[in-house]
Amino acid sequence: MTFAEPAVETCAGEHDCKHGRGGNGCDDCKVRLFSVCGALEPAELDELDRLSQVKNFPAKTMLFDQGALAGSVFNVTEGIVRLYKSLPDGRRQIVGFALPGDFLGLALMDRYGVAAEAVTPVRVCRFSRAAFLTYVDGKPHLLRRLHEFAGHELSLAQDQMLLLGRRTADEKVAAFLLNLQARYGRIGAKSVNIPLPMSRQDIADYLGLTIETVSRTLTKLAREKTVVVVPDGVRLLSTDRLDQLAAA
Amino acid sequence: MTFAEPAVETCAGEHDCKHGRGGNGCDDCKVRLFSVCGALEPAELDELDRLSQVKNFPAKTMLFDQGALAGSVFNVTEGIVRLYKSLPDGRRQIVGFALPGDFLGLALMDRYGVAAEAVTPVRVCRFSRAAFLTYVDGKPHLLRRLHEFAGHELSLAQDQMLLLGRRTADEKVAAFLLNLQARYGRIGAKSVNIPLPMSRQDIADYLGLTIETVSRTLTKLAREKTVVVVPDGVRLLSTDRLDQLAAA
DNA sequence: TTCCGGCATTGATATGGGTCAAAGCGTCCG
DNA sequence: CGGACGCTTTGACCCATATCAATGCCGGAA
Repeated sequence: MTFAEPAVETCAGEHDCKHGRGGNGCDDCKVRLFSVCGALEPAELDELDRLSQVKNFPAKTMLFDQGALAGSVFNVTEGIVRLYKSLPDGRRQIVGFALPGDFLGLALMDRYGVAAEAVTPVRVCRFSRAAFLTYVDGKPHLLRRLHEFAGHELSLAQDQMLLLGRRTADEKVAAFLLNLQARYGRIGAKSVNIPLPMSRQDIADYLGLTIETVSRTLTKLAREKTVVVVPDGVRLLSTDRLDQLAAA
Repeated sequence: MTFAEPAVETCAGEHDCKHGRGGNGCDDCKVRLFSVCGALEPAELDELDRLSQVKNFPAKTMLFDQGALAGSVFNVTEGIVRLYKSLPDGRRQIVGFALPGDFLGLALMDRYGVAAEAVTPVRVCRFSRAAFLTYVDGKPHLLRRLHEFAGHELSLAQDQMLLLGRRTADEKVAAFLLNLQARYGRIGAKSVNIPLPMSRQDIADYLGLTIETVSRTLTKLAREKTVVVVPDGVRLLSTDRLDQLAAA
């Protein structure tokens, strides 16, 4: 068992194009309802559509760097993005993985607080931050929606603090797998097959562990028939056992 | 050297009173300019004032519990509040300390994501969440301000993830002290004398350490003349050395 | 097809910080 | 003034996870 990556079509070899959608703009956007755009009326959506630009990032390329001036905000429509902070000596903490439907730059601050890199090929709707800000100013319900999303992010961040500060390696890995399953489920891929397009190093840097500990923990879970490790992913055999480990 | 706690006057022995301010409501509020209320015009402030209720919480009492229905939102005006999440087996992660000027319930969600307890005697402005929500709906600039605060919170949470996941005990303690110093400074108490009204256990639960490690680390910093440990606080002798340890 | 380079796994060993236990040390109360 | 309680510090020991070091595995290039 392996997991196919979503096909990403670029505009005639460009990573960047003005109207790269299926011709219907936001209308056939698969993530719209899960995303901040879900708050908008058709007419408003048209207007937003005109502000947006579809952009493709190949795997391993950077969308923006920590501390850089925040010129854009993004809505991820395909692929996975890692968001991270680094220390001067190279230690890295991944603070989140953005999936389709996730918004980058929610805080609307003038500098990016984290760096963002494509894990897989990624497609986004890009907005100029200035234009987006202007647009938002006239749409209180959109701001409300953004705030809801920010509140949700904050809540997730607090969960992650609990995980990083107080959970064991086993608990961390179990919680990670269940969490990813739930998130895939929410965007329409309910399954016990969990693609893991990110590297072991990414998982380690997300969970505050080393690559070896992540690997060993997965092997242990596999030995006890809780999961099966497959190329580029994991199949969950006993979510009950994982729940028990994650000790919610 | 010790640190006096701010005097908290209650309304004739009540922990709760409608007009406990100095008679001038928000006008003589010391934290207004640092707080979300800073976005409001005098007239709006009057209106908000009428929605608010001053409330005092003695040290060690709970403002609200994790998962409870969020009936209120709060603005801390005096004292320190710990915000935390717990695991079923009692492990606890403090996700933040709220100081005067901080807003509790920023996310405006219908349930509290964390529990909040007074570390010192605490005074707050309390708002019914429903009333506050209604009020906010007509004030986009207030919502904007709330969103700015939420973005800031999110950024702090991400810093804390880096700290919890990737920093050593020494670095954690150093960063904690510098951080507190900066926050005290921002609310008008610039000094190398850092009051630590929270217990060692609180600090440990904030930094993802044990009480013993926190104690040992402080002793080590004291041995090498980086700090002096005093009852209920710490005096910073070498912020340079701490900066170096915190490895920003 | 083979070689090569980048990940992942596995094993052996080391260590930072946890755990357990015993004093200190204030502060409050009688 | 003395005893006790709660918190902090200190010490001895241990263990979960890090570190160091092979080895394995796969996919792409020649």
